[in-house]
Amino acid sequence: MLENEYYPQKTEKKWVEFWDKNKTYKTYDDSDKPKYYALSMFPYPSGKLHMGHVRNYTITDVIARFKRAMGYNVLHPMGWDSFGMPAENAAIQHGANPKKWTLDNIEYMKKQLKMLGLSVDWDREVATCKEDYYKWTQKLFIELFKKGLAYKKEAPVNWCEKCATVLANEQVIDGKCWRCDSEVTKKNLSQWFLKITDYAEVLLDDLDKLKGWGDNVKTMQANWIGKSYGTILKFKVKEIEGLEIPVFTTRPDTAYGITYLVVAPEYKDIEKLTTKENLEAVHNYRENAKKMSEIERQSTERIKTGVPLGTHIINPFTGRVCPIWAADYALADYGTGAVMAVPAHDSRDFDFATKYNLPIIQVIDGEGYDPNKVFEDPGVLVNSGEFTGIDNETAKKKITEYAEKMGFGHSKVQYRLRDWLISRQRYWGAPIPVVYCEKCGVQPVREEDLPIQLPTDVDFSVQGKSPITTSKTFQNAVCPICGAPAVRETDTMDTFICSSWYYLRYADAKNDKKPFCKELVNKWLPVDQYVGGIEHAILHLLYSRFFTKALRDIGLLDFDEPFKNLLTQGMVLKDGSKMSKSKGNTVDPDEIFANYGADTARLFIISDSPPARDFDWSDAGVEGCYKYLCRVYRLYSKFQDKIKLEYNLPETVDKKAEDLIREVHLSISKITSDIENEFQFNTVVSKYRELTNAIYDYIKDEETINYDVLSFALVTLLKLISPVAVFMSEEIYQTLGGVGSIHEQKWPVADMTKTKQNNILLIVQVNGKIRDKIETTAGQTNDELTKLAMNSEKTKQFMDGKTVVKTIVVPDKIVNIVVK
RNA sequence: GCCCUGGUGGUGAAAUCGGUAGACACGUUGGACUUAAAAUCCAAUGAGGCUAAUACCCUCGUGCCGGUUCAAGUCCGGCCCAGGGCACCA
Repeated sequence: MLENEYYPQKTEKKWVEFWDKNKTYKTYDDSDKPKYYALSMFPYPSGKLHMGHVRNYTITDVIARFKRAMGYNVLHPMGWDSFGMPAENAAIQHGANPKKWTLDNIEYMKKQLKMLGLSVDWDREVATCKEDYYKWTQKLFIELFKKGLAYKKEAPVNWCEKCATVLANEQVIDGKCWRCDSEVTKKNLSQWFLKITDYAEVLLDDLDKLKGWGDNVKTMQANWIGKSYGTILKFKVKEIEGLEIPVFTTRPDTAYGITYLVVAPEYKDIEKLTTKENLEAVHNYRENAKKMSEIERQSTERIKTGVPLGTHIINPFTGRVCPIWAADYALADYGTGAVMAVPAHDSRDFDFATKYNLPIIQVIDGEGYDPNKVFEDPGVLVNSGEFTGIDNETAKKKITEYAEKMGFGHSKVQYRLRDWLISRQRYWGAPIPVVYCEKCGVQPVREEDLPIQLPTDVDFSVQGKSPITTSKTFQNAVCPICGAPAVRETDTMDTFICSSWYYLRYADAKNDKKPFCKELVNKWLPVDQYVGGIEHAILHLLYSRFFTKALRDIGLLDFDEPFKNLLTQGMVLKDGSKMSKSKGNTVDPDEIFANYGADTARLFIISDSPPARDFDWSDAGVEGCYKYLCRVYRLYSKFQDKIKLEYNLPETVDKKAEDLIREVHLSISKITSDIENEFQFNTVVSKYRELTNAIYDYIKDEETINYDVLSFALVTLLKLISPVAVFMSEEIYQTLGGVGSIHEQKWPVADMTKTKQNNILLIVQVNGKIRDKIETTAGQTNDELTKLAMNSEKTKQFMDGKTVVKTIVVPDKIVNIVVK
């Protein structure tokens, strides 16, 4: 029996157990149905769910349930991005064991996710920190290493003092650490990199294939990859025979205006290029640049500084001798680390030349040219020898061609993207599976020795080095080639490596022979719908695309993009700003579950705003959704003895039954298309409410209710609402005597022949302005409708004394009379 | 500076192809039920004008200016504002 009022607290837990016991959401690999892979970005097990999680997983879950009802074999898995700093910080601060801390959090959050009512196949759960997962992360690293895509080199790298580790470029946001927000400095270290730059071109080109991704994300990735077309020009050094400095420029058309050359302070040949008199000054400048934080160094506000090296280059176009300077506005790791300076046509060079009194030579002329200002607009070449008079776009090509012919240059495509620095001097990550042998050099460990397990005899309180290095045994290894004693690598991998392939593991989560079997990943992938936060627009999404392409080239899979459709959901706000602990405006999902039930939370979080937009949480909104669910529940409670799951719609029905039947079919149609069209759940919820209102209208006069018609409406509503109100719909379905689960039922199909209206409201316009609305029968001819409009008294007064020029008719909708 | 996304009532937002702007809610106001409250149900709710009237009717109204069209929230051109991304990338 359904009770008089709805008490989610009493029922929800029961259904979690019911679905667990019956394996309602288990996914089988062998099925005749078409596959559908719905995936949420997996959470970091921080301890408790927040509303951002609730929104993310609810959206994906509703999609998964809808697709299941539509007849798809749906893969909807969940896991844990469970390596990373917070576990280690807990160890440092409270002496916790990172593993236990993490696994406890997972246990708690898993319970919460079940309470949220997710239709996840938990048999495929993965946790990146578990040995049965990171064993395969290590294996994939070795594959990349063998393919030449993982390498070690010494380079200036981003260093976060607070986290005591290096960071990838993508993890430095505005010169600060992405995790702890403290300032990042450069350090020269020997580190492991993945050669993502080998894939720059294809990562950029394939963005075009991703029709199901938003332009915002694609643009962010394109900007990050940063392709630019330019020219390499090589300059002979006057003082040193045989030494050349190549530069990269996107403005070869300004080559006649070069007045000096700049190398980055870290430039490899800088000492060779410095005369004895200048050595000390250059050395000091260089040391100073090293100490500077990235924020300071990259600030465009800062007044540019530099020191002359004392040597010169010869401009091959003009023969002009130009001094070489070291200045930190040149970046060591972009292009060649050296730039040609054309102060007349580059604002940075202009600032620098003005400060140090270097000559400024105009070589482009155009509208608005002012000798006292920099001129960066297009124009026509002047002072440029045989190229004078040519427009600058053409000149770019001609000058490059000339340089190529003369042997001192060539065109070049340059990317902004840098290789991915993956070493971390931290404990809680997957150890990089290599050893260093004095004789054989860097060697990956043998596959049968995987996983290289994290040591447990470590001291987390050490400072300035990784806790792993305090293990007494970890570093002692044997060379896999010669068997001699070797030293084990103590760095762990960036956790973004672990999350770059987890979506593949779900396809074959239990495999203990390899990361995944090719057949199964090819079957399930690519992910049909990926849902997650915009904050991963570059980091995780770019890395994952790279991984997929690299693994395809290694031969482990056969597709080249992992995520076919991407939905970046908006943030959950409260009182207009992002929920955060520091602002104290968070809402605890547990409390909402306890007070209103998970169905209320699910319904509320998908209503009001479309998924991609930010969503403002309000207590009144929650209350409103709870009341709506109660209103729905009361319908079933009131008529529970009359509702038939198997009903027979009568051949002929009265007008009000006909209206209700029409509304049901319209609702099915609208809800289905709104879900299919970009998951517009907010309008789906509106339609639930409209249908509910229509049913309430129908039952007003109890005498005239046809219970087959009512059953049709109520059973259909139950199915339509079941992906959202997962608990309540199951409770009602089971009470009505349903077999199996409501969540195994087919999605209703709209009969569009039943949605036709007999009566329409004809809008009559004069010169485009509405003058009358006439109720009339549908399906009349244009002439009939025009006549009707012309005869309207209201319309006539607006046509008085004027001639009708023409009339436009939109059948069953509008007649517009144009008068003069 | 470059790029992306958005701008509609008091609020969240709807509006297939250009065809009734404001669906559905929240909030507010009034009413019914009740000893009372809660819950529930009903009604009104863009702005301004006309009016005895909350009736009828009229005017205006989707960031701003202009254009195309019988008709523009929707299409075109030019701006403004907000949010986000990138940025000493040569």
